Amino acid sequence: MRLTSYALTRARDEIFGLLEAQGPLLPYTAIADVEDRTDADHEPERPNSRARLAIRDVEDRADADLTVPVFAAAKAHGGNAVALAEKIAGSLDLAGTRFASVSAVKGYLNFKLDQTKFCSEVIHDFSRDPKRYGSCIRGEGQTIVIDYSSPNIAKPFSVGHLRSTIIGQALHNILSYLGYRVVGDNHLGDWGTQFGKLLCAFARWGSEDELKRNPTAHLLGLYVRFHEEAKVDASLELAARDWFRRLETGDEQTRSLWQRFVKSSTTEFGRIYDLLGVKFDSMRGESAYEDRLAGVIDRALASGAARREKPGAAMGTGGDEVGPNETVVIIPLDDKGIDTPLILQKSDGTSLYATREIATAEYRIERWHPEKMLYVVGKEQELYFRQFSAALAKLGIPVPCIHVTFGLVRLPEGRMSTREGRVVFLEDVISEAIRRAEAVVQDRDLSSEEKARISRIVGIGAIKYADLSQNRIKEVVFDWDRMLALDGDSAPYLQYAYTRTRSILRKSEVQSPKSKVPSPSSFALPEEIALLKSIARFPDAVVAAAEAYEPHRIAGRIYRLARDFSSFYDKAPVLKAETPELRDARLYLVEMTGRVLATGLALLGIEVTDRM
RNA sequence: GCGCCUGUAGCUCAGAUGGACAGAGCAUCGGAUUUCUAAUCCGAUGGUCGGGGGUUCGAAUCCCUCCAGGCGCGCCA
Repeated sequence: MRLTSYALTRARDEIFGLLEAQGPLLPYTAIADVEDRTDADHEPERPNSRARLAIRDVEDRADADLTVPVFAAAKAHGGNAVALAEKIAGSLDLAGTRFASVSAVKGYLNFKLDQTKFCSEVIHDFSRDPKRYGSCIRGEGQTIVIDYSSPNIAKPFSVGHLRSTIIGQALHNILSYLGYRVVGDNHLGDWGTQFGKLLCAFARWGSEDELKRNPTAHLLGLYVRFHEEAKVDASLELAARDWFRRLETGDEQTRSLWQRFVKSSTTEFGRIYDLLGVKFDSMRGESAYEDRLAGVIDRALASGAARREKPGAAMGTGGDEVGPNETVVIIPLDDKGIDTPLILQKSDGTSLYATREIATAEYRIERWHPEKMLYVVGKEQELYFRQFSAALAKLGIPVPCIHVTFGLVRLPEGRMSTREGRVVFLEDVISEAIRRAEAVVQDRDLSSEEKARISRIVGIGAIKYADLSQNRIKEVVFDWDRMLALDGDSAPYLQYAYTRTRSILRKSEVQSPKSKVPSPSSFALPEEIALLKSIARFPDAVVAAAEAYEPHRIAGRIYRLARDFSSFYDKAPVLKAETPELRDARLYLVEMTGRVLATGLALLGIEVTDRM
């Protein structure tokens, strides 16, 4: 595979080569000897051994840029690591390499890069294609479908929907940057029993006027009321099921009412997506797969993957609504180590989420032929996705489905609950974020349009970054101040660093037309070198984020970059550098920093602005 | 009851494939602006990495166990 390579990767390769040339007494061989014994594979040895040879990037250490611990090798030879490291360090010839020195320290081989060569490499990597620095072609020729956002449109868009939406969008951006063809599919929840509830509630308590005037609030009110009344009137649940049955069997009046619910919600969601800058390549409701459902069930039964059986437990609340002849269709999964079967058809003949999800997967495969499908869906559905994956396998659908999970957003007082009206609306959060950003930008010497634009970019950036900068697996307790922080480790901090780069470059253009590729030997300050190293580490972060489906790896990397830049900014005058050469060199550094910050933020779906 | 996830500084979090003294932000305290935007920078205080065992030359990271919190467990999505 042709991979775009970057300075640090090449440096690791060179260390590997140096050690390999030393002969058999070396770490990589030793590690391979020790660990390959259990492996039956006879794959090419080099990549294998190489993967096991830890060549680590070292941060914040004066005596090393890259290090190789030789403990495992020493052990394999019955020797001692300190002595082995010294022996190797003494016999390595670094002439002509990109390393200035190697030293043995307590069992580690510490390599120092030749600063000038390293700077020159990083600059070269960057100047090759400044706008695409950090990209590569590892995904070329492969398609990935990402299912993200996928809100339930019977309910208002709450902060709970935010995570799937922005994590999914970030993954879309990141994977695209690595050359994959990515299809973002918003699988709108516009079908199912919940709509039965809504239709039922509207028939009883709904108002045409309200639906026109304030659709979301009205629907939410009906939804909440339904659940309140259902607590004392058990027949409501059954009525709702019947409404859904009428919907699914094509009752015309029911359909047209449902149509209006859907329309009013999607209009509103569209507005939020615009605000957030979130885009999809495909946006289809669950209802779009309706005509495939019967086929899914038939084929599942025909293949033997599924079977009909008597319902195990009575549905609803009464207990005897299930007629003696009624059956459910299930896919048993005990053979896959999952006790609970997946139900494809209810005893009243209607479909379930899973049925529609299988139909959706089939559609996606037919239409886009993906190598894999990602589902950015909350952790509470983990069991369901294990069932779903296992079911697809039994149905002979070979495309892997990866559940990209994330933790729930909770309120300090507990779980959010639409049906109890305990939700925080995303739109309120966005408004508040923008309001707080406005307060800061208020006394800037900028036009009011400019201030409004900046506030929007900063406020929304803060919301997104608060989420994307932490591990998605952890649950989040919603907190206004935390989500909307404008200082410290936050989007505005990164955006601000970016504006500083723009400001310098803007002013420099008055005096000289553009920054030239500098002579790397100009750099001497530790802050300059630290900044270059920070830039050099960016490409690895993008790959790590893509491999683990974890955008926060990029967030962490560019936050470090912004900090390194801020320190540099404080210590190293650019426009008033001591010599013109130094000025040009620093200008280029500023240019690189700004670009990488903007690129990293863009991958997270966060915009930048020239002034703040 | 069973299964999955989480537990790192007062608070919120980084620490991928085990590696050299566990790092940030916020908060607190003290400094920095005739110089490219102070939404900034520099410094200080602050940690039995939930507890206990184990594996290893080496464990926040792997294994066991206990504790705490969250989520889930056939006709909701």
